[in-house]
Amino acid sequence: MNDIKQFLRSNALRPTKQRIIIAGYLFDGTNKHVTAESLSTELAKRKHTISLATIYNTLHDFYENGLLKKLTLSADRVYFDTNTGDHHHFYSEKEQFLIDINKKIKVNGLPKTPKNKKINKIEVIVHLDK
Amino acid sequence: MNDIKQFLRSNALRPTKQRIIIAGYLFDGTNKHVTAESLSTELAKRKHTISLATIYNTLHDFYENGLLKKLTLSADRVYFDTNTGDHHHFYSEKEQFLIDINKKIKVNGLPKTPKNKKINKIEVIVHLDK
DNA sequence: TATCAGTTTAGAATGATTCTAAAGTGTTGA
DNA sequence: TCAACACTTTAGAATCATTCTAAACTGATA
Ligand SMILES: [Mn+2]
Ligand SMILES: [Mn+2]
Ligand SMILES: [Zn+2]
Ligand SMILES: [Zn+2]
Repeated sequence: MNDIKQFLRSNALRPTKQRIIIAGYLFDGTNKHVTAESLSTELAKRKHTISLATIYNTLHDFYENGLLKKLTLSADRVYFDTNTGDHHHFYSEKEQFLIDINKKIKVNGLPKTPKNKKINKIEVIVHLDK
Repeated sequence: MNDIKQFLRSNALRPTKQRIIIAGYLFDGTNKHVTAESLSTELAKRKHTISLATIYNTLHDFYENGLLKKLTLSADRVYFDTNTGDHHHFYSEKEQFLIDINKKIKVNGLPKTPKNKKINKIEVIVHLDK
């Protein structure tokens, strides 16, 4: 709890009640993929009611500070990922299935990068079926 | 034009005025990435006014018949791709930059597929910066 | 502890997409 | 040929994730 406060402070984020609760849930040591909605539901289970606006604000604040990654897998919800390392995903939209691929993946055969652009990141999504 | 009619019929799609116009634009031989909005704009330039509802309907009809692929690159719009072959993309959300990678790409080092699932497709998105 | 910038929140707004239901059209069998 | 009907188009309303607004609240600071 004081660790969480320190953690937030060290990221230039004022440790408010809401951020402490959210950070406590998100950064408990297990990697998580959440949406604003799913996070809200989890917090509600734990009897914490934080407005959706604050949940959105906080997810973005954390994202902007590099504490979360953002995943665009489906057109109608954004996932935030507590695993900020370089990794990829198995994903099934139909089954809401999303898990990390932490093994090193190598992508071979890329053509040269378009003129005046540089590669920011390579994302591999392995779409699964039943 | 009669080719387009035949083309639509051969895909179990009734060749309506609107579908003929849209197919004529989309399948002119050059690969395209469109959103409902961008397609509407292009058609308007050509003095064709087709309701947005029909544009959405038609894109989905074409997609369902395998004439288009769907790309989820950004959380707030869906791209449809006339290149239905196996390929990948260079993409920059900020710059609305999206181009095909038609070279064969190989992804090495994937862990084994989760139990009872099978790989439907592997998607590689190369995110670019300026 | 007063002050103030930063934060939370309810509720309104936004915007892409989907839905509804009524009017229009392509197909087809007689 | 053409009536009959299933399929299609469309305007406008609805949906829904997300963002915005602006007022109340609170952590930090001296
Ligand atoms: Mn949506
Ligand atoms: Mn949106
Ligand atoms: Zn992940
Ligand atoms: Zn493409």
